[in-house]
Amino acid sequence: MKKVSASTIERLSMYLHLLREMAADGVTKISSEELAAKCGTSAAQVRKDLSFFGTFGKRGLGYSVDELIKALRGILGLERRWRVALVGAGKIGAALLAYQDFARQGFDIVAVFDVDPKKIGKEWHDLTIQSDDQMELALRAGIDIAIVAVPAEAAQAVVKRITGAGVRAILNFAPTKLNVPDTVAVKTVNMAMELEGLSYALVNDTRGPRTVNTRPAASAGMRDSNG
Amino acid sequence: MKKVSASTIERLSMYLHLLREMAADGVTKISSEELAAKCGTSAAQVRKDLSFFGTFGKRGLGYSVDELIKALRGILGLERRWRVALVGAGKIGAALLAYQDFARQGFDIVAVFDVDPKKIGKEWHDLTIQSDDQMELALRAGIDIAIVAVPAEAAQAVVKRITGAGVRAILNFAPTKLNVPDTVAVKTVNMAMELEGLSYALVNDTRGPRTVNTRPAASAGMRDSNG
DNA sequence: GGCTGTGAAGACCTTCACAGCC
DNA sequence: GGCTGTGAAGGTCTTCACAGCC
Repeated sequence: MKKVSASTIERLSMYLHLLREMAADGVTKISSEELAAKCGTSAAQVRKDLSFFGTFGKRGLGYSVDELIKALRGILGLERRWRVALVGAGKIGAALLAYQDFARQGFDIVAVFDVDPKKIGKEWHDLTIQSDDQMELALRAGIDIAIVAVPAEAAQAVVKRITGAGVRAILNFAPTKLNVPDTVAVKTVNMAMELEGLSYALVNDTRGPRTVNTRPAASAGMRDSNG
Repeated sequence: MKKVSASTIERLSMYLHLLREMAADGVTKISSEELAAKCGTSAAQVRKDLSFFGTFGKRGLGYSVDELIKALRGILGLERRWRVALVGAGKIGAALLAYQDFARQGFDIVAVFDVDPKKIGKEWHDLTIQSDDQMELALRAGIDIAIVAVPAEAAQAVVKRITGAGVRAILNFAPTKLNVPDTVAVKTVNMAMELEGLSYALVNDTRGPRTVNTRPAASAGMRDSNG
């Protein structure tokens, strides 16, 4: 398990979601070819992605859906539940809390912080909004992942406090580049940037087979292929 | 202007955002080295990205901030405004409408659709929620981009109708893979997938310099570097 | 015969390094 | 001297193709 690309991890995540759907439909086995078709990637890619972590299939037979789900959950660290804190009790935070899929997948939002005195202390989606004064203390008390949903101007300062409190994973919704220590993992969701990518695709429409990926290199085939 | 990777486009978008901030601060010129430092990429990468589209700098002097902004806006197709429709008047849609940055960047959400009879006809963030029955007609009347914010189960059917109505760009928030014709560009924002990437980073923490990018290949340095 | 696992080949992306212009 | 623009080199990711097991 040396160096596995971010693209591979994204695809594993995608495989897992599809396998779960298939399991719910009663499917018990699948080939790399079938899984690839559903993901918009290639059979060789599926097998290569899995091969970084072990051997999960049977030659001539394919993969057991249940076993592969179990393996992927192990690889992605989803056999435990993660404690998540939401920083910023705005519209994006509300959307996230309403998006109950999170809890189902193993991510529990257990704390919410805001700087607005009018919000602090209020009940909000089954949680009490806490003052950001208490943030460091609460984060140290067992938060694994922080979701940053504050205005861009405030994001870097908030992130510094979050990493200072020992949190090593951040999901960032602020449209800004964050500087964090090497030991901290950051993923940014930037909707304006995605729209600009669509704008580019529209003005450069070649009207032929093409792929507009949301990601760089490994990007291809990850998010979606529109080919 | 042959084949430009998705990674390059993402970086151009990032350059543009940073340049706008600098322009607002009164900065008038910049070198590839400075821009790269702010984006977490390399000077050579900045110059190579720009070189696909022309020559915008002056040797020995660097780039004019204003001219580069203008050039990037042209490349990304941001010199015009885009008409956007939101499909699904739920929490995610509300967050998007509240996120006024969109309009500022050239994307105007001008229509909202939903299937819920209780919502149809209601005023909502300055828009009237329309029945999805009227969707095709409204989309044909000049919508460039559709934002899909419906449950995963409904997404593929909705997307088929959207593409059938001639829309060629989709921003998808449903956690599912979409099948669309080759002529349609799709970008998917999947928060569950991002969280799973963070989960993987946490369980594989090597405590050394590392980069967790959100994107595949080109991914590196795009979204954010956390090094 | 069917399908996986994997080294090798190929494609793509980034970095290097320097010629060329200011 | 400083910095861009770019061919060439280097690295990474994907695809190919086949050996190996069921």
